Amino acid sequence: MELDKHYSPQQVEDKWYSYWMDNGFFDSTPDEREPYTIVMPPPNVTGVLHMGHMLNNTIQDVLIRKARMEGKNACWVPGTDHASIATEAKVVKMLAEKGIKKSDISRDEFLGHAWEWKNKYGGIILDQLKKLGASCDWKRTRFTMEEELSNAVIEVFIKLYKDGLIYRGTKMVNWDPAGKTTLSDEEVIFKESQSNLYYVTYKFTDQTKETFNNELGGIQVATTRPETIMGDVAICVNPNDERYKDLIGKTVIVPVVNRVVKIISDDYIDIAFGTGCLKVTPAHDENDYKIGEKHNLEIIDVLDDDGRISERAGAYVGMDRFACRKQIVKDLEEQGIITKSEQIKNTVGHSERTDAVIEKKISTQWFVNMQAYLKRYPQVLSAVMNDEIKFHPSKFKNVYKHWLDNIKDWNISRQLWWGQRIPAWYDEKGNYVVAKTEAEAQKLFKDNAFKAPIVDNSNLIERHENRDTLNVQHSTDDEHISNPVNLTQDVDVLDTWFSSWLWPMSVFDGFKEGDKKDLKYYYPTNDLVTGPDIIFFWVARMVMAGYAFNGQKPFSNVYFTGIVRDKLRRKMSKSLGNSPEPMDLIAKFGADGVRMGMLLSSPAGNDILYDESNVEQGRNFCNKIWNAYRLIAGWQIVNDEAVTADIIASNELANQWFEMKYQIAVNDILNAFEDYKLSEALMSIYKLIWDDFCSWYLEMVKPIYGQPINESALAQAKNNLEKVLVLLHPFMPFITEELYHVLYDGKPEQPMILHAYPVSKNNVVEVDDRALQIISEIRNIRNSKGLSPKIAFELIIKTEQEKSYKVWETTISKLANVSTIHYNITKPEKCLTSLIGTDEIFIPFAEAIDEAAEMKKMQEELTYLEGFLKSVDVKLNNDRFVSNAKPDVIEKEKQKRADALEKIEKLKKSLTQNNN
RNA sequence: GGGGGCUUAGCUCAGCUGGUUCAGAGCAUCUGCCUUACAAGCAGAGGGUCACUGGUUCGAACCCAGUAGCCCCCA
Repeated sequence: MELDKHYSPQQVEDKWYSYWMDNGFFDSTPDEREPYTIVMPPPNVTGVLHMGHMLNNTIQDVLIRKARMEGKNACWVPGTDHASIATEAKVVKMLAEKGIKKSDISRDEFLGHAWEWKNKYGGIILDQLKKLGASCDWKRTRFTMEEELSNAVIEVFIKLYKDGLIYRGTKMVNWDPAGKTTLSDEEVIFKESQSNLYYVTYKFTDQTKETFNNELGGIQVATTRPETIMGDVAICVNPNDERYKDLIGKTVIVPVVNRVVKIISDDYIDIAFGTGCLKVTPAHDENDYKIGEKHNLEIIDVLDDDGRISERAGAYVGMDRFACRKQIVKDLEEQGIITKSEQIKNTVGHSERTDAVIEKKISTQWFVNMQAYLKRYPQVLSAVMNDEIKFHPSKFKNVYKHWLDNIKDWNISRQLWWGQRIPAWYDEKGNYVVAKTEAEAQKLFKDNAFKAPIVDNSNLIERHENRDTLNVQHSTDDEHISNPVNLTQDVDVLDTWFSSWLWPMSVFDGFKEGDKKDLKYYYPTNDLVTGPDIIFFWVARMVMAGYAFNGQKPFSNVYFTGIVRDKLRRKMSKSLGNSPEPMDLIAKFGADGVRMGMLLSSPAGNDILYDESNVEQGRNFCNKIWNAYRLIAGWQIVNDEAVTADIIASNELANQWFEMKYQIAVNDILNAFEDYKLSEALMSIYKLIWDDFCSWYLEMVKPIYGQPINESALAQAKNNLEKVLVLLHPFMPFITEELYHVLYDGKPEQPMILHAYPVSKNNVVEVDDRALQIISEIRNIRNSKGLSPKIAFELIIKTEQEKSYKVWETTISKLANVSTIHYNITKPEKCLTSLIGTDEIFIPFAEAIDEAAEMKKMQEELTYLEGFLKSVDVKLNNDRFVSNAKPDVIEKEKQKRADALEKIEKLKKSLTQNNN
């Protein structure tokens, strides 16, 4: 059968994926073997595969396939995340396109649409992973919002509440006016931006001469947020600021609303920033809020849910916050109240999901008390610091520690519908309990085990339309309710990460009643592969959950991938159009090629600069292997008796030589795996296959054109191909499975996916291969002299180690086109010379000899060697070196000296001979 | 503002506790080859003051200090 010159992945990949699936090779159930477990970071349920997923899942697949081949019970659990805010935003958008407003439909109707959407698009991303070759146990596919997993979330909420680690409270939170929900601190992305700093004058109420110390008739405040002026309740200066000392206690008029406020003082104020005066707006700034608390100031929230100016502002009502900013600036400039502005750089918080500018707001929400949590579970920090949980690369340990050291309470309630609804129940007065069901809640109320309503001192109107159903009356009295009638469940849902942090346990039914067989077997998992961008969102929180709910770490190793960027180091993004479509790439280059392309340039923790040339390299590599097979498959076979003893011996030697190279590579590869340096492991395999196997070994055993190969050599060649395919399989599963099958006529002992992975060996059998340098040297000579490889050379070797070369004669003749080889005969008058180590070779080929050039070459080498000898001598003559350096270092230096001396002597001899 | 990291060949990166002729790899480049497995290939070659300055040491890409530039995280 004639095989195509080029490998076609398209014809092969689907076939083998189905084969693996049909035979259940990806499936795992607990047994007596050692488990090896990875849980996939669940992608957003409605997401599509991007290059980041490709990299991340390729790495996981490499790890899981290797473990499977090592005989472990490998289990890779896939799944998707309900991604509360992202999915809800998508569904809202989809409904809007149909002309349906979220506010016009009920919660249940909305959720109906959302589930429909999820069922329609939810599986796409996982199907795409199959094209990549991901060997997940698909039977275990989970979804963070399925019933079991949602139950787990509720259980955990209740437990933490009972333990006093979850509380309801009124605090300053992050508000996303586009998503109309609060966000945790981690969901706020700070971006540097150019902002205008406006200088606003607040006129003194008392316009007498003593106060009137400038022509403005007031105090000047610098602010980037003039639209919040209506919420100003004080002006604050530093008590040590000489400029304003006398003004403390005086009153000024807030522009626009003409409110009279005091000038107060606080150490917090930075004298150097702006004018040194701060307008205090406790409703919209963390620090202002603190000052407000300290000085007992009123809180006036001037913004609505969607970022418009609220009724309470008393002016510009209904105007968008940014439009209002422009308008106020314009109006106040006209009034001479804003007299100047300047450009400054500051950082502005944006929503991770909607990219809207975040507003700080006072709100009553649910929180996890992180300080208390970490106090109760100190292993969260210590396990990472003492490498019980290992980070790769380890530099992320510092990042992790720094975050934990500065951790704040975690706001877990979201004003959304898509997610796990908070299991808190309120009576008509706002008293509340936390319970799994309404019945349990009723019982708690009956037992008077409820908490009094949170008194919201922010004077905020409850502003979420979906909150209206609550009809909460804030009251401070302690009146007990003995017969609650109407209980209402909290309308908010929990932060998505409040479910994802349970993932490694919940996918193994860790919160389900029963024997917990799977959890006991698979948990803690082995490796987690994820991006450093979710180290806080997810990695840290899984560690927290692990210790709190199971008393164990969730995983032993965390492999942080980098971010996939284009070759100009820009992030991949739709708007830039610099992100290739993964499915197109696979169609064009094959999954194996793409996998290799992604892995070649991505050491752990480093960003990977995607360039199509990497993927091309992957494809080319497939082709190279394919052709190696094609060569072997095309040979005619004869009995060993039918070929000469020389050929048998030569092939045997080639096999031993390759065995040595192979074993060295295996050791390197396993070491690289040990350190999670997958790109290094792959590079070692690449070089083993391309250089050692194809360029050397196959060329050594390849029969002369038209000649057959002896059967033992063929068997060895096939075996060697098998060995390198095995090494490669975790990285390039499809082509290796394909070739392994065709290599053994479709009937290999077992499929490649289950083939045993090699182990390292301490004693690698050395094969003396110095003779191979002759081949390179002769090729080099031909190249530099412009001599065709078709011209056969005679070769003279001057050596005391004749045997080292003799065994390789057949190979040297074949690969360097040498006709005859002589040893230690008198050097002919005109010949090319070279040093191989301390041995010399001569090629009598008079026509090509440029004597002057030969002399020059030798002279240059001699000069170098003499310089080298000198530097070695300096070391060896230095008493301090001899007395301080380790003995083996000194020994090596002595050896270098001896070698150099020998070479110099030989060169000198050649030079004088040539001169004669 | 606080913390972490980086700077080695044209590009992307290795280089362990200082010591092998230690300055490496892949890609790219250049030269010669359509040599009967592969031109998606073969055989070769040329590229670097290891950011800069100083120190420690018999010996520094590696340790220390400072300088410059870049990146990330946090507030």
